[in-house]
Amino acid sequence: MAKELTNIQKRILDFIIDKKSKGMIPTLAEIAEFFGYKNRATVQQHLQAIQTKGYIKRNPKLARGIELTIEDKFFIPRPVLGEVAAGNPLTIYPDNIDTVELPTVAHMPQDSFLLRVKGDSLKDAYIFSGDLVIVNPNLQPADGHFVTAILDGAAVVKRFFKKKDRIELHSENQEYEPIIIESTHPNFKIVGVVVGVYRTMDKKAG
Amino acid sequence: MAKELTNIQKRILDFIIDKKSKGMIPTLAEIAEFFGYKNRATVQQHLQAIQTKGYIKRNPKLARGIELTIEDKFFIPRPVLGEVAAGNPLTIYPDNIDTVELPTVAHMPQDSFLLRVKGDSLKDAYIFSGDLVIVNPNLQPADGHFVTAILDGAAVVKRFFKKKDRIELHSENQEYEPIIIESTHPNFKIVGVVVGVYRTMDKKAG
DNA sequence: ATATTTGCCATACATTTGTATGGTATTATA
DNA sequence: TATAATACCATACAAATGTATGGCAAATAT
Repeated sequence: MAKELTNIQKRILDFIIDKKSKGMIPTLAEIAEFFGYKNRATVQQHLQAIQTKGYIKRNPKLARGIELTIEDKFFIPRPVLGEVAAGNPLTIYPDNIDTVELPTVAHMPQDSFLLRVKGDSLKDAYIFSGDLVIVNPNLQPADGHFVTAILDGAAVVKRFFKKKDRIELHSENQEYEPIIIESTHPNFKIVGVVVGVYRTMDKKAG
Repeated sequence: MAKELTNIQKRILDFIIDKKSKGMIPTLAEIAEFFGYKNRATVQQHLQAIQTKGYIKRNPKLARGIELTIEDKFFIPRPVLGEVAAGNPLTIYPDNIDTVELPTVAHMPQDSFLLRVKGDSLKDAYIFSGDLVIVNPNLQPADGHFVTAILDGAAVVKRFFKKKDRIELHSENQEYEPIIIESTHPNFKIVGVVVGVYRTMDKKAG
């Protein structure tokens, strides 16, 4: 079966998938430029490795001739790390609670993870119970971004606003009061920024 | 505004769109081959004409560097359900029969594809403007499924219900009456079943 | 009748692109 | 310690690709 990719190979594959989802498979030169390589040959070698491991197929001599073989799967299994709610916070479990098949279009940036939403406190933000939120831990949140945060040991998803001396987490649902976090708050940590939402409509839609 | 394309230019544009929807913008050589041209220069001249008329934009020197400027006019890349639409992409110009506008976005493997939703007529189904719905044309819709259909030349996304002698398309939004399609209806085709919804939160979330 | 547009061809050329080979440094692995 | 495997570089080259120029025939407009 397909062998494990190294870290760099994985990043290159992700880059290709990302570019493809945006319209075009990149050329070796474009990949090289993105990763700072001074040479296309480096990319060529990585691609060869990725191909040997079975993740892509290449059309010799053809410009942008990389095919994604994993595409036949259409969905890439990704771990779901926990459940979050806005109103009544839930815990993020250290191990996966679940695995979902994520379409290749739903791009997962490096180190991102999935959380399944429970409850309807985010419904005014168009996020519903059962939806999966994609969380990127490497982004700095800006005002208005949805963030995942840990507050007193529980995880929440809320809108982020930074004030002079404090951080405010707003719920879209008007019934909930904003949470005010003073800069001295001991038990508060931003986990990451919500960059996407994915929902399947397997059963009864809606 | 954009001038009228000649017949050949239109066919070339369609070919490009079709290829793009299947994954890759073609090269001049590929276009030439398809149309039986012995020369890429012929294609180049056509492309230049098409560009002048405003339908594409080109990235000089770049392989497969054709951009579609008309992208907001959606093209559903597949011949629909059984009937062979001649391989040419079906161009849909939705009159405002409904508030759903369906630009094609990306290529989805395994014959599935994405449609970007515009308008809020689906909001009661938790699908919002800007969301991407993933459509699988190979599934048989069951009652209650969301389907994409073409009705009198316009694309709609609605809930599917099959009755004895007719098909009903329900909008989640109560303000809209269900659409009844008698089995004899000439201008109706099911494009596929909506299997997922995906939303990025790049810009301002929510 | 003349000019213009359209549709095609041939040739030519500079980049772009994929590919091959050989080399160096670092990190596993046996 | 010896041996791979990984990750990168430089150079080189053939094919692919986009582009430019000039020419020809048929249809269309003036």
